[in-house]
Amino acid sequence: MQTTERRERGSTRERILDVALELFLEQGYEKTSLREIADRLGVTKAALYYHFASKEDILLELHLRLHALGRDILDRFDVLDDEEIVRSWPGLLDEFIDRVIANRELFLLHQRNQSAIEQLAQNERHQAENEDIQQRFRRFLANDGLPLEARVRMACSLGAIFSALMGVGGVFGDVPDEEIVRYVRAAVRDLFPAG
Amino acid sequence: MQTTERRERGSTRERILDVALELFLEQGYEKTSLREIADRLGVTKAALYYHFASKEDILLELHLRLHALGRDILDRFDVLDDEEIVRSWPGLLDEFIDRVIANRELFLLHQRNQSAIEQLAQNERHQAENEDIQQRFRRFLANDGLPLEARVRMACSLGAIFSALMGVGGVFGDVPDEEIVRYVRAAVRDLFPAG
DNA sequence: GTCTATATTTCGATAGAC
DNA sequence: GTCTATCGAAATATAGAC
Repeated sequence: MQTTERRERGSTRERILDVALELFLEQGYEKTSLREIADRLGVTKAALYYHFASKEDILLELHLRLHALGRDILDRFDVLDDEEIVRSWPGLLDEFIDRVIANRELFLLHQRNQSAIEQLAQNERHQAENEDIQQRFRRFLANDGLPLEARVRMACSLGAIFSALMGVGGVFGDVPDEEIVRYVRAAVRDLFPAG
Repeated sequence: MQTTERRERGSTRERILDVALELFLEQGYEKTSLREIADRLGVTKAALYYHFASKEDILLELHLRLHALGRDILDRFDVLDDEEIVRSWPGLLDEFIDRVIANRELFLLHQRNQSAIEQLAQNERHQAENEDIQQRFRRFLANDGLPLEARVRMACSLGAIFSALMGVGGVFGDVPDEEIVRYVRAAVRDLFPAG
């Protein structure tokens, strides 16, 4: 119970990120100007620059939150041998589905602004500490130790999850999310008959 | 064998579209300037405006080619009743896979520049004659006549195909495309056990 | 059809007062 | 921490000669 900065709930910095995420989803990153973000927030452009060094930094901050969601899942690969990875994959997918549902907007940001996000990786501190999660997964798919068929099906399963869950909330009509998630889990399970 | 304009092979207009597609994939639509397109083509910006009314028009032209690829497949839905759609879905997917492979770059353009392309739909002649293919598919997924599970699996199957085939050529290591396609077909088939 | 300008606009970013 | 004011750059698009 510190008196100051107990938690950054509702701090300006957080509100900037909220509004930015909102607008980046509506209009895309490039088409969203800092003026729009500031206007919707009721401040001026210059105020944004007190909290972030650049527009790219706002996107980077949002992207890093997505990173954090996937990092510990990917980290487990490093302690598993190839065969164990294949065996534990379906279980990992179940966790993954939960996170996609709980953080749909962050995943949507990544899906709908791929070009902008890829160029984050080239520039900045994004390199030093952060190996890009997508690159890491690509390297994983190129691993000769795993049977090609298994790798293809892994890629398929991720795409299937994204495709079915990203549009959740309207696309399938007026259906509770849980029902859709149940069907997605079943479908993905059929992609790994042995598991 | 007409003497003039026999076919627009290698016409400047076509070369502009080729270079634009190339750069839109490398850098994204927004980060690509008309100057870059003109430079790589060996002409000036002004020359581009002789062939296209705006930068958006270049993207629109590329997008319409993707449209044409999917339209006749979607058109067949209109003459099928709901049950027939479910039954013929796996066969349609097989055709679809062929088209994705044959036109990978156009699909990549759509995948990596979603925000830019969605805003095409709001503005222009894109509305009059063209109902957006994505909207059409969304309406399809909302159709109550089909069992929800079937619709979820349909969405999954498309995502699986995209995810596995878009990265083809490098992502899975040095493997011929045909082999990967074969595994994708098998995987997608497992999503529709009854079919 | 392509060129050399140039117009026009918008955006990201900074300086400095409060 | 937020403001006013402005800079400088870059982009789209146009005008008009060749």
